[in-house]
Amino acid sequence: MELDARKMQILQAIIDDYIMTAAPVGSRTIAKRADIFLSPATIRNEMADLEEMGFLEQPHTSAGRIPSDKAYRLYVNSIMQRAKLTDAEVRYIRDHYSKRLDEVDEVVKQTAWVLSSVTKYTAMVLAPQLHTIKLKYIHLVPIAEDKALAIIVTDTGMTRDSVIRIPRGMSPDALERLGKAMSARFQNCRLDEITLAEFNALSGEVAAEREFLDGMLRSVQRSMAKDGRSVELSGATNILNYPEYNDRDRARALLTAIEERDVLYKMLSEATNVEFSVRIGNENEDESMQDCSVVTATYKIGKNPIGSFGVIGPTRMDYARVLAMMGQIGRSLSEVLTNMFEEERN
Amino acid sequence: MELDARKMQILQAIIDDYIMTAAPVGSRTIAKRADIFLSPATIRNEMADLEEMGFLEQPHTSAGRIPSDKAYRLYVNSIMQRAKLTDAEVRYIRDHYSKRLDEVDEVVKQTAWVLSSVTKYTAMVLAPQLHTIKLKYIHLVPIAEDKALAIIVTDTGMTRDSVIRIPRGMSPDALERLGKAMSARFQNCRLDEITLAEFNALSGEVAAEREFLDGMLRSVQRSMAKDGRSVELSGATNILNYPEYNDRDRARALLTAIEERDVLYKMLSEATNVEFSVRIGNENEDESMQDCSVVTATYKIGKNPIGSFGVIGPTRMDYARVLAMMGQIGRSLSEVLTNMFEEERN
DNA sequence: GTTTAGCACTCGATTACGGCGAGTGCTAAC
DNA sequence: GTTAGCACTCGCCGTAATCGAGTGCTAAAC
Repeated sequence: MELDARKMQILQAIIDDYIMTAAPVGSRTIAKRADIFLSPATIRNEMADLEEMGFLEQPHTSAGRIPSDKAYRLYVNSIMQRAKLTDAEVRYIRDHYSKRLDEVDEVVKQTAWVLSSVTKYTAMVLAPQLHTIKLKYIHLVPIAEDKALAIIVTDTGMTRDSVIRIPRGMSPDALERLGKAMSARFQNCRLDEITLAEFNALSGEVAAEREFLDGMLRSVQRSMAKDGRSVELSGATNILNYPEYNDRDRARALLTAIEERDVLYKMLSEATNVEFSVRIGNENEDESMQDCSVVTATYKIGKNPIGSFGVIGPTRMDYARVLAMMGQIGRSLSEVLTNMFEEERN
Repeated sequence: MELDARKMQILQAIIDDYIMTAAPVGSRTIAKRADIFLSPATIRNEMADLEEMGFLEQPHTSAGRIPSDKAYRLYVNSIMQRAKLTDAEVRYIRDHYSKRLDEVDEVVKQTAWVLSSVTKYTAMVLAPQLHTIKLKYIHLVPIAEDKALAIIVTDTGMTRDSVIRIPRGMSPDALERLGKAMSARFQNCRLDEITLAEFNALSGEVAAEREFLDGMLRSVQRSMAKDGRSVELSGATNILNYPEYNDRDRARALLTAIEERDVLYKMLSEATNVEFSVRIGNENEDESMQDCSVVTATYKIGKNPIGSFGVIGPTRMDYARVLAMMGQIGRSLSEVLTNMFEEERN
């Protein structure tokens, strides 16, 4: 059997309707649409075909049809046309990024909030993966007899610092020399890719302090990696507004999975490579997510994709709108973060 | 009418039973208990009295009785005896604090997790209120031409740092002198109590840089206060396990309030003064919390109460056990944090 | 005076049932 | 290929009947 244009049109109509109402769609409903000039009976025949092809499902005889995961996949890939946000919506999003946000975690929180408030789904934002960023130089500054501050400057112009312990009696000069040597050796390396092996290749004064430097680097890496593991959440309870989660146990299962964050972290960090990703129902690896859809997008600092964000909602998600909104939010978010670090560079 | 010993005993029996089963308690159930030698009819009479006195409520005629908020209050104040944890429970809690936890926020997260896993209620932990801590000294260290690091050392021996911008051309010496002057002036002041007014009283070189110093202090205060506003949550979905939240709208209302965090922050920060606090049902200020109970306790660094934590559960909470557990967790938590900062002092 | 057995009564929960209506699949006519 | 007609299915909803846990009251027993 072939999926001709008419079948497509009918399928689209069914999906559109189901996205709005969450109720099984009958042939009459479709026949009444202004853009469809067929009788209910004809539609019924087509629907039977579509069901046979796996695009529709019937909760029970004598109910209408609902789209299957496969139908949504087709919809996202071929039928759906990119939605355009209204001016008001674009303004709403922009406005929420125009106020003073001067810390990364504020921006992340704000993004989660805007995303959930605008989509009415559950929003999640993976914090910037700063540990994957490239090193420009390390600055070691003594602050007490046995303590120093390691200041990392990245190639995006961002700085991060971390208090470290130094061997007693190490002079400020020695510390500075060590910093310079480290900078020279590891410039343009990704922070998380500097390994112990590379320390062993060092020589001279630097080699002698290998142990100290390694410990220092670990502590810097650890503190940056930890930030990067955090997933900001907003609107988790939004899912309770959708009838598909009227069932207490279903709702609990999903909410619990969301609360754990591990699954979310996994999904978001895997999605940091692809600009947009849509996972529908059973396409999700994690079992607890197999009856909902997850849409993710990435954001950047400068030109580097540095993190991702997404929404979780029922499979009958309004994909076109969500993707449009996430595009807009991604742009705003990238812009704010990029400015933030550009500014820091000066 | 008087609340004699027998009435007390019956009330306690009803509360005990209701805490376990969440079902209205009938006279027969109580009469069958091994420690009560009265017939159902007698119990019924007593129950009618207790209802008249406001300790019991009847969901409808011909159902059993359930304890009122007033009954729980009496129970917590007078009837309940402090529960003793089993060795296994104490060990469980201790074990979860014995592993390496070297950042404040890890300890906070761990506490929330342990508390919810041990009580099966929703747990919340207010991060240490570091901004209320007393200043020992400020160290200003230049790290770039127009940037310096402000390092705050508190009287608990803890350090915190924050990157600040400095006027171009300020010499390292000047910076050091300013740090010294600030330290001398504000030693032993609470960080959050240093106000603009006090700057105006300064003189000499320090006065000239008043604006810069004020800006710096604000930024340090802001960054510390922000940490202190964070409320860590764990087990939010636990409430879905209690039949009182079978109702979808009730569950959503509470979960939404919990997700907002504002209410939780308010409750926890108010509770930072009292070692233990129990708020039952309508004793809670916030409307969304009026059908549940909130138990909080404080934790310390050294001798200073520095934060609080608590659980949210149905009013038929097992108060005795919860209080015992929170006592134990409070001790472990205080110990870990105190060690952490004692160690930092060396 | 207190306690208890007995009993009529209340009321939510559960089950059973019939009608309604949305929707289908099939057949036959166009 | 399309459509009107029709018998049929099945979940939903409202009503009625039944059940049972639990009560309050009365009167007798202690």
